[in-house]
Amino acid sequence: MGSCLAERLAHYVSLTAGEEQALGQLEQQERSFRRGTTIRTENDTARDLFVVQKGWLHSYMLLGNGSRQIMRLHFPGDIVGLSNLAFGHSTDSITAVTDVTLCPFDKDRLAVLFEQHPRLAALMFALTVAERVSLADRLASIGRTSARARVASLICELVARLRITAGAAIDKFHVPLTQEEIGDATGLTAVHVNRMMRGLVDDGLIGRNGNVITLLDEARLTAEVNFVDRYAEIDTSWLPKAR
Amino acid sequence: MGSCLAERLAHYVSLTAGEEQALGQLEQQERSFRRGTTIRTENDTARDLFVVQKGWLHSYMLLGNGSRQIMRLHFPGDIVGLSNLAFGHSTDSITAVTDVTLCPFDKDRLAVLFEQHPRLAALMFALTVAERVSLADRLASIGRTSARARVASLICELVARLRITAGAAIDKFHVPLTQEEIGDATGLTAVHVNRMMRGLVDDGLIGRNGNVITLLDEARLTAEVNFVDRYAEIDTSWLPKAR
DNA sequence: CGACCCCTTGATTAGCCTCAACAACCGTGG
DNA sequence: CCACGGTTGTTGAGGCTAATCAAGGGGTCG
Repeated sequence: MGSCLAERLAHYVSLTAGEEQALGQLEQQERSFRRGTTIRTENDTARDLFVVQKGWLHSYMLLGNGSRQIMRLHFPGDIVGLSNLAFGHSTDSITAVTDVTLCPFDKDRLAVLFEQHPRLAALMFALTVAERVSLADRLASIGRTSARARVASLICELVARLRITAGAAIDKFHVPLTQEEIGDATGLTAVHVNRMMRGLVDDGLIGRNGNVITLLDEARLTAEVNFVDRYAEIDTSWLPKAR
Repeated sequence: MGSCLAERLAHYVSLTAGEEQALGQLEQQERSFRRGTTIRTENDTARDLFVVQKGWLHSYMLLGNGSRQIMRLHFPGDIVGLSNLAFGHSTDSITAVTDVTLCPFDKDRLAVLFEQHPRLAALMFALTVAERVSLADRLASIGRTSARARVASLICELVARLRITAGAAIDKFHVPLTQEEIGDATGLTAVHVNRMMRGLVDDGLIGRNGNVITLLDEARLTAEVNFVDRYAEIDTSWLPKAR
């Protein structure tokens, strides 16, 4: 079995033997954590990053007023903990939403990768830019749209991302998030999230059964949100040659 | 005169002659634009990025409901247009807030840089991560804090960033933004921005004279906001060796 | 079986938006 | 040099969205 990171990057380019081997070097280990475990807290000075192998996580910041802003949900294939790279420390906390398996690797290893495999470096650069754009989408959603649209938008984002890992156009999803977590991701209270979701159900846009959400009218749902799928494609045409 | 990009990166590491020359290659040209010019619009498929040499710009997204979310202000030394790298197109629009001078360079040149100068590639990667963290701060501010705190936070961010380019701890700034622009950056209406700024003035936190803002009580201002200066330092300890 | 967490719903409050009117300022053209 | 239109800033009044407060129900885990 290759490395988690290799699997991730292979989605975008076909890796050479040399690249695959280099990526394999990054991961001698994998670690599992139980649901609810906080893997990293703000200002941690750990030197390793993780590739998610199995499960969901979220990263968030805690504010002085006691509230929490969830920055991003992390799914299998995602790289988490990048802020430890750019700063000496973590800028957010990371908690396991479900039981998870992670592949840690030290940031010094990344330097080796940049030296020996420029194509992979450039690809990781592009992926980081893409993630920043995704954050920008969330910013626009929270800054400039109604509560209902924010919740709908989050659902659309989850659908788009889950379909990538699922590999099919499924329309029924298990979403292991509490309404409080959805609120912390969308800048709303749990109570108001509840009302908005009920609204979406009442209007026939989605169905809900426990934690399982069904898309009933995807066209109208995406129409309510100016949703753009950032996960479908990355431009790899400019990447340098593989080594 | 070296390249704009070289100047920017030299803030973090001392460049070798080879690196400096490689960066110089990126910029044969510089272009000027008048205040108000839109340099790039959403979905543009241009292939070049820019380094800001002089002036302010902002990047923003327009939403279906007619509103605008300003994602980021760009100052001299910043790189803009990165989304054209990761996707085939631009994900945001970029407009000149003041008269500006930019240094454009093609994204293919960046590939060469990744191949020949891994240290610079890694540094640019770290800077992109830092910018993402800065966006995350804004997300927390807009998602989870009051209107007053959002405006105060924007002022703190401007101060921190302007001091870097100014190179001194000045406490008086010309801010060429309209209140509508401040609103679009903070997710508020211009009217409410006006009231919040008046509140900050009335409470003696800031002074205002036309577009010039004076910090009167910086300690209390930063205390109201859980502000972290992300621009002070980048961890360069992990970077590969220079070539 | 009890404690706790999560969901749900109602009533009330508060923060921010909308609408509106006017003043100050700027660049432009006569 | 002044007149003018357009943009920006300022302030007030009222309305709506989402927060807060509160109470009860269901599920799960110890």
